[in-house]
Amino acid sequence: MLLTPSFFDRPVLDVCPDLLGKFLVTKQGAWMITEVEAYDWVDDLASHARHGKTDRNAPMFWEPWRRYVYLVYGMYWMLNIVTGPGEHPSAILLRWVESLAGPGKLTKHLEISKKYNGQLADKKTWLWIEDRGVIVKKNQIACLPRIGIDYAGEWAKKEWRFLIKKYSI
DNA sequence: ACGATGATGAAC
DNA sequence: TTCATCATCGTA
Repeated sequence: MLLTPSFFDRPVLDVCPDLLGKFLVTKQGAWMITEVEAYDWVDDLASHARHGKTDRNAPMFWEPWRRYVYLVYGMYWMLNIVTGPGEHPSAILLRWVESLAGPGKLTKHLEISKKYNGQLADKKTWLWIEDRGVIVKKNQIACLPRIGIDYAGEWAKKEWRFLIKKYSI
């Protein structure tokens, strides 16, 4: 079952645990999502939205269910899905899917780049998220600090990286 | 353990 | 104009 805007039009910290166990689907196949990170609003010092809207981060300020794809360190594409509530500038970084360990490897393997930025995560553009009936219980989920954002002060300590314990290293 | 990678945007 | 960044891979 395709996940639609109502799933994503909620606070990002509520959507994150619900995304674990869902499937990322492309022309190449379907992969179960096993690790994600939340970036919440403009006062989260780790979020690209922290300095307001720019050319790069504009999709974060649009409505939920859009994709936010950007290049990091001049090398790797990062795939995010925008969440709510409403046009609250928040997004979820997809870090791992089953057998593809790492946000940069994930996008490289699935050939996800700039051309996927800003669009709705629907079937027209061949990159969407499905519920395939996998149930992930709360006690199977671990919450840890986010990766690569040590500069973010108090925000760096927030345990906004969600993963299925079974798939952690 | 560390440098290279090289787009984007903030700080200077 | 310079510097840091939501990562990964070579080389040591």
